[in-house]
Amino acid sequence: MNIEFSIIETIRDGFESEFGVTIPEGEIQLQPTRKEFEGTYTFVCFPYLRFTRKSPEESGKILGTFLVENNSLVSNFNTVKGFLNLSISDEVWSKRLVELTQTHLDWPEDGSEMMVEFSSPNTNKPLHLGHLRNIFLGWSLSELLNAAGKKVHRVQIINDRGIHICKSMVAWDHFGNGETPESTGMKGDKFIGDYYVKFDKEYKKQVAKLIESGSSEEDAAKSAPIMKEAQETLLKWESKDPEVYEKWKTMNGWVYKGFDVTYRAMGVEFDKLYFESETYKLGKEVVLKGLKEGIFYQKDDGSVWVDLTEDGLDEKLLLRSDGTSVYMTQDIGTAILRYSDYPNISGQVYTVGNEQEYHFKVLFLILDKLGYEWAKECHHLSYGMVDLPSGKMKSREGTVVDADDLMQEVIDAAAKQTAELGKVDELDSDEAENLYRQLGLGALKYYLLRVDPRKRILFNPAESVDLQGNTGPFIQYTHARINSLLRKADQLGIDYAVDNDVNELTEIERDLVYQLGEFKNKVKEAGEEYSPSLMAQFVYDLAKDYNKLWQNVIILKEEDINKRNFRLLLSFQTAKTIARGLSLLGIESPQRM
RNA sequence: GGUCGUGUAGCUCAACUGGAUAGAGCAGCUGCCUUCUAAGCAGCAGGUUCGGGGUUCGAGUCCCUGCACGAUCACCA
Repeated sequence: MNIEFSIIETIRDGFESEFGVTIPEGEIQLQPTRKEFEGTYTFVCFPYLRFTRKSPEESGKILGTFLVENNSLVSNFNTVKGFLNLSISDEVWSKRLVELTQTHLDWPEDGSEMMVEFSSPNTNKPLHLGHLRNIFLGWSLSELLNAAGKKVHRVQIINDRGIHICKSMVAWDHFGNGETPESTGMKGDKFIGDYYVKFDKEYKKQVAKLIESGSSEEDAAKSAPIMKEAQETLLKWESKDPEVYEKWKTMNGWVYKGFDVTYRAMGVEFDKLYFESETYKLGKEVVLKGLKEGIFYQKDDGSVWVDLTEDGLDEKLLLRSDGTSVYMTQDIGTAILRYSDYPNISGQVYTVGNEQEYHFKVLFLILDKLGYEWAKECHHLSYGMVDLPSGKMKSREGTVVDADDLMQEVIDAAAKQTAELGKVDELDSDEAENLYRQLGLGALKYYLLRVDPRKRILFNPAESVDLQGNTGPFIQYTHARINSLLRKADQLGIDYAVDNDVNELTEIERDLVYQLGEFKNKVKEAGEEYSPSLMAQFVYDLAKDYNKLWQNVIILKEEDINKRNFRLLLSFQTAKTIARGLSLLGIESPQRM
């Protein structure tokens, strides 16, 4: 039963029979009635006055009368100025609820496939707060697309080659004394990150010394021995020097192990990893082929470029004069490789910060010029930076918020606040630990996802662990609360999953059934708009409205059995919808808290 | 300077793609736990939607213009 569709059809019939005009399908739209008026759906008459040739008020009345007479779903109407507000009968809402409980919350599989890339770290340092927004966004979008009926391939491209990892390698040679993550008990990514910092320190020291002994700043920067060593290491790597290559493999392996721990803590996993060390060569081949075909051009020094001035962009370098690849070259290769790995995907999404908007605009344009039909299916999910109250995160100033640390802090904060509220009674320690984890991560994820991706986030540590108001734990709490109620109903042996004869609902009950029915649309919309924040907003509104019901009516102890059962069923469906909505954000729903 | 994005309550964010009196949370104030979990609910207060023009029955939303903030325009990634 699609109430909205049914009403729209009847409105079209109404125009036909009352005014003799045919309104094309899809032109008529309904909107939710504002709270202060009676009704659920509102039809705005103004745009159609040229057909009705009557006042807005009168047009509404004619259509309203027609609807009540010709559509059994519509029980009543009122018109305010040109707004026709339609009420749906309570029997319909009651049936609608039963129908919802019997319908799957996800869309059926439509056979299409999508690829979503997210995270995509460098291998020289641990993940930080910025990655968290990226990862939560990418994961949530994957879940949303999946719930919308698509098969989703979650991937990341790992920037495992380049000067950055060479720096860590050189520093390890000098200062490592053969120590390893195992021997030190450190997480692999942290271990490597430390050597990256050690490199930088030593480098600065050497530069300072050179300047002191008379070098210019520029010369010093270039000729510092440790930097030269790093560059030599990179060259050795590119020529597959066995010793360097082995060391590179080992050290990257440490980093991946560390990342795995972090991803597991986040509740995130990937279907396939791409490594730049494996894709840059394909990119280079394609560029050389494009050069031959005249899509690109070569300068006197041998460097290869693409001219995008006709498209309103600049000229862009694709291969350096020494023939080595740049970032763009690798990304061309990666994209092509993905489509050959997964020929059935009908689109891919790159979850990458907005500082790279220009890069992706250029990338997609180049792929298009190379003749790849699927170039127009590529989408850059661009998001704003996460800034701290003190300003931007800067590794040099040590203001980078580490992902592991932050997750732990947020879990600790949840534990502390739970204890303060005196809610730790019934749980054993394992259950309690798990609850704190669910709450802490729920708070953090919701905090980062509720904002429109395009907007930058001012990260407020205190707010991110808040459990009250517009937060993840508030929504989780509503879910836990409902489950407590349903457990009691079960204990009493109440079977509420029946078609109850209810003919008198409160405003909030009608509103909740309406909202529950909107869930699937919201899933689709959030996926199409690449915006988990829409789902975050939806579950929050739902939880908020349910609490209104909870606080204002009696449910389990209601004497009218039909009413009681309807409310229990409504509670059941709300809990189910909240849990699914939260899971689409990557957030777990505790059974009790 | 060019391009893209953002600008809404003291603060953090919404606003169903042009609809009715712009909504939530936090912070502040007032009430409500011997009825199912008060991590809650009810209420008060808080707005020139950055400024200025325009389009129309109607503009936070669309167009023009100015301002502020951010990103970007590398033989970096």
